[in-house]
Amino acid sequence: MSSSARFSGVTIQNRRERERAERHQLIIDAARDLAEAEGWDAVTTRRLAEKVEYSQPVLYSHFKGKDAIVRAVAIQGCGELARLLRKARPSRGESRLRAAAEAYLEFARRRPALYDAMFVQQSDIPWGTDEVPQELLDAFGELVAAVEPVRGERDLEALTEVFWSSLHGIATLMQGGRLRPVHDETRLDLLLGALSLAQHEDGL
Amino acid sequence: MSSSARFSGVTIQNRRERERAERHQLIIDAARDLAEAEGWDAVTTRRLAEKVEYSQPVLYSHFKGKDAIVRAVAIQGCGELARLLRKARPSRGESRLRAAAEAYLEFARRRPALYDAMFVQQSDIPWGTDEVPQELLDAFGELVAAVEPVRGERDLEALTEVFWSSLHGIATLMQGGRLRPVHDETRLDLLLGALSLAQHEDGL
DNA sequence: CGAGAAAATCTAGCGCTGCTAGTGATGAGA
DNA sequence: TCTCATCACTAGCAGCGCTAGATTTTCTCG
Repeated sequence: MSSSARFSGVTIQNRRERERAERHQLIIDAARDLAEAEGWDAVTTRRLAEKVEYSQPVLYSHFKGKDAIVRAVAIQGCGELARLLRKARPSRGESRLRAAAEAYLEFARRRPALYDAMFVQQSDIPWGTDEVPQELLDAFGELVAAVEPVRGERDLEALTEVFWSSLHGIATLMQGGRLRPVHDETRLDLLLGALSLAQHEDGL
Repeated sequence: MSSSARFSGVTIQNRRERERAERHQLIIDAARDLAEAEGWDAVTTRRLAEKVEYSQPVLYSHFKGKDAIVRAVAIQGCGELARLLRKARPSRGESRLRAAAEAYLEFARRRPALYDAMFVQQSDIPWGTDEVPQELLDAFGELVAAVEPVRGERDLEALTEVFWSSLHGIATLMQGGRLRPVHDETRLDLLLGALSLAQHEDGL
């Protein structure tokens, strides 16, 4: 009796938790889709609620506020970027560094809103050493792996930060239309050359 | 008579235009100050109007909207950055590239809100070849001048874009707390080294 | 099966935002 | 001094993030 009751209670709770988790993800997906389609300005709690076919307060039973939703989108975006970078293997004659750079920039170009949430909009994601989401570490780890072959004697982590910063700068300035499209190719060539040549120097 | 009347009318018009111009600048300054003190979120048309001691609609008789005010702040910020870069002369044993990089990063660090308006927030400032504000050209010109000594055989404009992008990436990622402060020095050393070493290579 | 408890969801509204239409005061010119 | 244009204001709109309280739905148990 009590056992059956408890069992029944547990399964119902399980179903509820499952449905809750599904809706949680539904909200994240809807926010990301809406942002990618019309920009983050269009992502209002009202429109988002309408899109998931619930009323506004439901959003707040899942997330502390709009910022938390954006943060969730950003973190999942980091996971996606990490996956893309891991998949980006250099084709013949291409350096791993270049493959990673091109994958990174293509991600930023094809998902500008997602990229914005991840690296442009300020958020209270803990980037300091404590409690960094795993997705972030994964993405950065992929960059580290791409930089490693050209590190030479240089500090690997700092060099990766330079690589990342350069890519990030290029991505955001391009997105804002602040760089000349004419130089797109040359720019990347120069960056990769600069970062790699130092190794030649070391090797001599 | 008619001449005196016309004369009087002209001076009155002059005074009005002068007062208008002063108030125009007053609004820009107030917006910049408020943004630097409390961030752009705190810059609302109401607070801004209160600060300049006029009612809201006055703002709209000077600017098309809030975006236009931010844009005006951004453009003047570019002028300031250009001035700072021009003033940044390398100390003994320091490359001009390093002097420019340090001046740029210090500007971004000390005036984060201003920097944001200039290079982070998307605006419809025409960065394409047509009608770019002179302040922008000046600032970029200073960067070009700093890069020139290390260009080697490389495309000067593209190389400057790489330099700028890297600085911009470092500035924004630092501001967002996404880079480790431990590497601040090393990071810049690595970047400058990478951009300069290629010249050595060319020189060999 | 039906009553009561519990949980989930909605309606309505607060104070804020950027922005503007229409009103009233101020000062120049005849 | 009177007229009129210019200027700046008050008041208000629609939409924002967010939340308190009412309401509906769902589950438990006699």
